[in-house]
Amino acid sequence: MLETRKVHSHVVAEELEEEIIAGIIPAGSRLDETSIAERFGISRTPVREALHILCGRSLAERVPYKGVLVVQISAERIDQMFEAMAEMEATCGRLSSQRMTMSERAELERLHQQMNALAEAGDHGGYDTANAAFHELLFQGSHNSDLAAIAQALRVKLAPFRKYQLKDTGRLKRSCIEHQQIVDAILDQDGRAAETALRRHLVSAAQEVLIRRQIQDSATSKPTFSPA
Amino acid sequence: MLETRKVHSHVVAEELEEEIIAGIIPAGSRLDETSIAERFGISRTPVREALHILCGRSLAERVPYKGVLVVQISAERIDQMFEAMAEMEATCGRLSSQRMTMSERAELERLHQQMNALAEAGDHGGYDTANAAFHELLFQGSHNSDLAAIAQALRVKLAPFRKYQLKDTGRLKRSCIEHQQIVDAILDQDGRAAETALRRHLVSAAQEVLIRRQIQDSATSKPTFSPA
DNA sequence: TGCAGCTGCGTCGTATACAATACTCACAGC
DNA sequence: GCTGTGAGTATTGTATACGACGCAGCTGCA
Repeated sequence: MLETRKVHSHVVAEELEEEIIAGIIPAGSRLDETSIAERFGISRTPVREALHILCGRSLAERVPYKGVLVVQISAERIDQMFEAMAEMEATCGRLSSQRMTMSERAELERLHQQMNALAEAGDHGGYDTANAAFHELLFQGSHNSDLAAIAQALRVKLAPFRKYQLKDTGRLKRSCIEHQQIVDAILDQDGRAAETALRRHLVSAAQEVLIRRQIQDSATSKPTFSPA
Repeated sequence: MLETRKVHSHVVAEELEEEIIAGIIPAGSRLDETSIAERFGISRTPVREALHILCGRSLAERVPYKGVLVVQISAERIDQMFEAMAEMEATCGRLSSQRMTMSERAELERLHQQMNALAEAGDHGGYDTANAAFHELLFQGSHNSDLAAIAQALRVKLAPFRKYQLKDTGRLKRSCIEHQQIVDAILDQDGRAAETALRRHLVSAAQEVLIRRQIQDSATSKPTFSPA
């Protein structure tokens, strides 16, 4: 995580990534090199680099002589992504329960307790940040950089859809209860329990997001983005 | 899988990828834009695009104002990749056992029988090709495109190391026996058995490759590539 | 002798110009 | 009225030039 901010292409890539994740740039839309270049006040060259970076992160796809398209993700696909995420987290959790160092376990519990407090306070922003750290620690705890990287990449890809999550205290409380089971399983070195707890945790999160999306979709009655 | 061969950057990216996978370009070495451009008789621009593609596939890393380095993959890292592969295949296998359509199951068994014949004939090339199809079918059978894509990508990344596999009939026979258990479990819709069989199958394959590598490494006594 | 700063060189990052390709739309022929 | 073909336009891919940065080696001073 070196600071490489001075490089235009990275700045543009991060900015665009955030906008895609935030939904400001809708899925399926085309990323026009010229207009992006004009918007950032730079030439097309660094923009092209940025677009390549996005493609590398599977947030967009490049079609030769046609352009770069923000990946189109159907509701069914989101469902699949959550399932994949659940499986990855379950696997990482099982391995973590067996392999985490004492300091990692301590950090996990510390984070969990901090999140309990944040949930109690109703601090959604703080909670979500801590939550990201919680799950990343879980990935790292597997002590398998490939699994961790895959899980993290999936989490990023799912980020755009998490924003549909409810902003009520109930969600945080439920999340905390589920996290408790996860933490317990890991501290007890019970791989199977960790796996089960994580799978349930992700399934419930997915359900929430998917249901939320259905509500929003039917409300705005979005006519399935104009093809091309 | 559209043909995009006419684009220089893709041609260069594929060529470089093959050379990295084949070990012609050693891990840790720097990919100089100018020399690569000269070698292919093109300008630096498409070379840069190619290098971005390689970075996107995690085959290289870019350091601003310093260059692109071919990722260093240690023996420990290979071990981790095999473990990740095992977990992915186990997961896909479990899902496949529950979700495969009748035609998919039929195709799986057909492939397996064909591979038995190839193993009997000692046709390593044919066997490895069929084997790739076998495992890809397993991924597809999970009916989760994300899991399938992740598993497939991992398989590609591991490809460089499979070439160390022994070329004896014993390996094919052992593989067939293990495949038999996988096929049985899936046809019986026994998720747990499929998971277990696949994990064992991958672990044994990994062991073989890793042992093989140790032999080769000690023979050539490679002095852990010069750092930067 | 040792080191701090400078300088020159190599490489990367960016800007701009040009070539190649795909899409649009109008028009001719049926 | 419909379809196929063609030129025109817009956008991407590539080449080249130039500025920015990192590094190595040298010089000058303490």
